[in-house]
Amino acid sequence: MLNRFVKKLSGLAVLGPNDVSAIEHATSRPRRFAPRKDLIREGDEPGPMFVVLEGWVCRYKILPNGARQIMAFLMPGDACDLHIKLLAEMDHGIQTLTHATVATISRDEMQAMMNRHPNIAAAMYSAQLVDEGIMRAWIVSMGRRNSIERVAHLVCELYLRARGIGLTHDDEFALPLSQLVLADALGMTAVHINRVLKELRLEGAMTLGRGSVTICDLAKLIQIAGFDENYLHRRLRSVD
Amino acid sequence: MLNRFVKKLSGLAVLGPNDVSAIEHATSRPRRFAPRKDLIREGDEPGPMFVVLEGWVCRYKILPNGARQIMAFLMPGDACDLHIKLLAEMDHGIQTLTHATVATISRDEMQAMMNRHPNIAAAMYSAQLVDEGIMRAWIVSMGRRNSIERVAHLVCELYLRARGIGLTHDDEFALPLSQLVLADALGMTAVHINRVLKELRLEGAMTLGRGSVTICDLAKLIQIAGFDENYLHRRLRSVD
DNA sequence: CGAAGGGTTGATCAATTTCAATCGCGGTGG
DNA sequence: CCACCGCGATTGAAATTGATCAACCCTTCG
Repeated sequence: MLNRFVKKLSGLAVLGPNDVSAIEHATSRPRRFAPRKDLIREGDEPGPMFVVLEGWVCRYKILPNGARQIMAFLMPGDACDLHIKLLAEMDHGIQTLTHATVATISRDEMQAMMNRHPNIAAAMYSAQLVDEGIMRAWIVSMGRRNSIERVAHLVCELYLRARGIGLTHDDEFALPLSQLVLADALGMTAVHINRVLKELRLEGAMTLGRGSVTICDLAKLIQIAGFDENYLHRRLRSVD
Repeated sequence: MLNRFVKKLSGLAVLGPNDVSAIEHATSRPRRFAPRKDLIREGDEPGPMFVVLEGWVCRYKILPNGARQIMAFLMPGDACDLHIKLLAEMDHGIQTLTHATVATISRDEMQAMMNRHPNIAAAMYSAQLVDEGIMRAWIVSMGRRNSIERVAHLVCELYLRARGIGLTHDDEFALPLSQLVLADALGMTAVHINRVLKELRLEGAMTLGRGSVTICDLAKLIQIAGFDENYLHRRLRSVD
């Protein structure tokens, strides 16, 4: 079974065999979770770093009025914040969206690995910068894109991220998220997401159904979204 | 003249006299900028790290349709991303909003300082985590708060951040930003911001005028915003 | 078979944008 | 010193987007 964490970090820095086996060793005892299970909750004391190996996970926050906002999707290969242990308590929760297998790496273990493997350290820092770029892109989307642009932009992002870790088949990839989950990520209503998806389908840009997305016309989707992949910093991956 | 970068980092980790003088030395040759000057533009190759010593600066992005979204405000003491040099090019611009004095620290110099001063390194990592928390809070605001809540939340955030570096006077602090700038940060229209500010004034929560904010009723402002200061991780500052 | 959750659609409502004008004030040139 | 200029603030009215409310359908699952 391919280790997606290795796959992802390989895309961010040049890793040698020693680096790879160190990563594989560190993630060799993952745990399996059912959907909707909190890995950590808002207010908890931060624990080890999580690395998603399979399935989908999200960062989220529940507001006093009960509304949920999802702030990030973690797909296989993604890890949560490096230095998280420095904080006294979590300011948001992390929850599985599907069945997921997740490895944990203690801060000490991670620190030791980064000390012994500078390439891994560089990859982790780059990953963090990309994650920040993604957060900024979400802010831009929520602030200045309308609903159809927002949906299109998110799908572009997820498609490229999935492709980067080898999870796409041609123009299709698994997106096992309900419309309610997408709505909570995009700051919209599930009802409205539904109408937007219909519009994108009628436009011939993409279709979402039964847990997977088909990109019918990537150029059109990109144009609708005003998508510029620059922020995913794939150029880093030119070392492939 | 107080060095706000020292002030800020002191709030995030325990710094000794050596640490402080290292920071002061690194920021001893700042440059002065007029308002609306780009420190770096989207697409540029990343250069040294910027540290804002005086004035206001923002991260921003311009969309194809010409709309601007501000993704972060940097106030005195704030620095831009640590590992930025790892990226091939900037995915956003950084621009002054007011007259500002900004120091630059090269990646090598920063790295050397963090190696020699672990406390500084810890403070920098904490600062980064707080910045990420702020970004997540912005996503939550844009996604799930209405306009009055959004404005109130931003003012709460800026007030506490300003207080943390000693820039408040009782219930007042300088906020030399036009309503258009606030609008571009909050994903709203300047016209609508204006109406919301009027509402907040009539509610007796706060007033904004002539470049400064007066918090009339902090409890009410917090209640309107649904503000929870947890995400600013001030607990770290208990070492004061 | 029945219940539950997710998806789909229509009708209406509310928040926010857009468009258009006016106001006020600091700075500038005459 | 004063008229003029221009940007930012302010207000009103109309237009638009997206939310809300309410059904209904379909599939899955116990």
